[in-house]
Amino acid sequence: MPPADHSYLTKKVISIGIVSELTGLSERQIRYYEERKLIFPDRTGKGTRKYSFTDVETLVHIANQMEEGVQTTELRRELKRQKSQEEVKRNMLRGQINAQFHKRH
Amino acid sequence: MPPADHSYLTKKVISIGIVSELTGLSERQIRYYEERKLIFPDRTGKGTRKYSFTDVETLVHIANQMEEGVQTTELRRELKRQKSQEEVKRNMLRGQINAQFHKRH
DNA sequence: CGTGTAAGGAATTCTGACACG
DNA sequence: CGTGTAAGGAATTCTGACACG
Repeated sequence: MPPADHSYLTKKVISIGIVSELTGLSERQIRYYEERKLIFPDRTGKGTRKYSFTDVETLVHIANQMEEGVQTTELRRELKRQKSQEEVKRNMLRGQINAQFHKRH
Repeated sequence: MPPADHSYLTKKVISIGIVSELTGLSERQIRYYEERKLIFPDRTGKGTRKYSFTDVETLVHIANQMEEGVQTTELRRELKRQKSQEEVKRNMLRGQINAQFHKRH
């Protein structure tokens, strides 16, 4: 089920130049973090990258970690851990909903 | 006192092409509504227009009104009425704050 | 009045590569 | 590994104007 995305936070509408201003990162850096799979912009029909405010926040976090000397590979692992954790939560929630359902039917 | 603007809703970061997609309006129309003082984008250093999500919502509202046959001059008046109303509210609030202050000092 | 369009120029973004370390 | 930069091209945006109605 893809996200419905009515949120101003996750809607991808910001071009890379603005993101650069917002984060203080160079466009080169922003593109590199995408290459390292830390950030996932959308693309317009002709290939221009578009970012959300959430992406901007993620980039600020990445920038802080990089200053701490953390490598992109480490950040990538961190991200994967987070994702699998979210999956665990979703599955637990689904289990509870199913239980409720069967109790009544 | 200028707005502090920590809001994702009012931060002007969206370029006109994206706004056009989001609203279904042509860039020509969007620029024209600015000329008629219905919308107030920021500009980047080199003059590119930047809009907020709130601007996008305003444009959708304008588009609906235009379909109803309302003229831009009428929408402009409506906007001015709203602004003066907000001013009234601000002044009332200030009055109450002042009253509270003098009661105690 | 509201909007389309062609015009010419300026600014933006993209990719792949070379460089340094 | 992470980032700067020059290169060439494509897409974006800007303004002022002419057109239609």
